[in-house]
Amino acid sequence: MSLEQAPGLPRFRAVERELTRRILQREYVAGEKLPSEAQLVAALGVSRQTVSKALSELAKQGLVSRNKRAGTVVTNHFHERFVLPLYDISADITQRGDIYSFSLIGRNSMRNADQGFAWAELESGASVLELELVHFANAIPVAHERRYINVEAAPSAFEQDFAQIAPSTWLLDNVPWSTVRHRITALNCPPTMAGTLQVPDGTACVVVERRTWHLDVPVTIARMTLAGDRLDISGEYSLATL
Amino acid sequence: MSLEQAPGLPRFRAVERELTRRILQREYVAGEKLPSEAQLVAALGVSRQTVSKALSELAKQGLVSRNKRAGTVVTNHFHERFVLPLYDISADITQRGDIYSFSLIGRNSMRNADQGFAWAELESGASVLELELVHFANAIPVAHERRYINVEAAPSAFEQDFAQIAPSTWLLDNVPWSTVRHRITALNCPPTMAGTLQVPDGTACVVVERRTWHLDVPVTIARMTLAGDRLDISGEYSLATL
DNA sequence: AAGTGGTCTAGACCACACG
DNA sequence: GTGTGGTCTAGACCACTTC
Repeated sequence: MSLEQAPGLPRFRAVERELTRRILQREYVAGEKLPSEAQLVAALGVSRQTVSKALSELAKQGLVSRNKRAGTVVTNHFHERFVLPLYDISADITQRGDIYSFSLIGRNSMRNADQGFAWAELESGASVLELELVHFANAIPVAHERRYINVEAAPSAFEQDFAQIAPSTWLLDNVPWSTVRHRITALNCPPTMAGTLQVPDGTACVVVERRTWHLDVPVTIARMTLAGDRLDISGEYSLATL
Repeated sequence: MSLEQAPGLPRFRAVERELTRRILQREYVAGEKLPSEAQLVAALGVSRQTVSKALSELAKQGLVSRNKRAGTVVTNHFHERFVLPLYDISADITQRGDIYSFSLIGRNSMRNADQGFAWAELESGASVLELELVHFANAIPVAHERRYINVEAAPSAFEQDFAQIAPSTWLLDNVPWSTVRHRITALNCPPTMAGTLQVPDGTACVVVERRTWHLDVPVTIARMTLAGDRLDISGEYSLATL
């Protein structure tokens, strides 16, 4: 019932680890009540704040659910909270040890709701900058990006040529935002894009669409098409190490 | 410089909100130092713990980076931490107001590394239970699932017929785990599966593969193929409301 | 009514990193 | 050296929920 204290490990982490261990090893099973904070304080010899911080951490991970009077209860469906890291293509490529580059292949000033494109959250006729890019890993095309920028939200975008700095990078450094929404779908690669990406027509590709707002003002839409099996999205999640 | 105190809003949330507001509205710009904890304590009239909790929260969101001696600095690339909610098909379908159901269409006891399937992390010859399912929304097939279960990690899986309880649900309730890894790819739907899912051959489908471990013991692999445009994966992330 | 978690404070010691 | 964040403690008040 004592606390294993590794050097350099904060006490609340030690508490968290101990409780995680007990849950994973089924000393506490789903639906069962954990000891109350007061009991843990007495049993582990730490302050209530320390216990509380550890328990809150477990609750944030979804391992337990905390309820007044009823106490802290072991959950049995904490997977619902799991998350995948957001896809960042240049970081991903660089991290794999490949050389990242990109090329701007299209640039177009337009008005919203023209040319077959309509940005629902933006009023018709609003000034929109459309960009088209290809991303490379070791000079091999791995993704196609079509991006729309709300010029009102980022006026200086007009002055950028996006030859050296990728739009995603530039936007990040120059335009604030507060909300982002993602959608992942699959697409049979149409002929033009297939040529650009150098894959056969109809190849199944993952499409990641990202829409960004700043305080209710739409900022940008990026639609990223990943070239078949040359790229994928992956992520790992682990509970506290035992 | 004072703190707007809404009723029922914890102070550390108020601090967090105030600092988020300043960052989003560029009162502090990327790279700039925030006031130190001590300064915020004096300026806002709250204790250091409260300020610290708020700042830690911002750091967890990636809005700021905290460094000893150098202080707390506004980040300009907090998007890297963004996450998508993990895909849970039955919850997703139910949440949309559709009726979820599933059907077990295949069951097979096998040995690892037989029949063209090899589970790299598991030794050859280990006993594996293979299941094949279809998931429906309003009786329309929306996903195909192929699942492998390491029988050693879940011996009682043999006794389950998985007619009423979906394998994912059963595993969740009966087998502990500590690590999960995901991979999202796209696939041109092969003929057999296309028939099952009632989509044309070659339709681009999103594939979500999920591998689960418990303390270094592989538990299960689930490969979920989403039927073309009938399902997608989406998620939203917002910073603290202003 | 009483147990439980949620929050807050004041004060303290420490490790770290920059000057 | 010294400012900074990281952590810990003891004690307190409160709101909520179930007993």
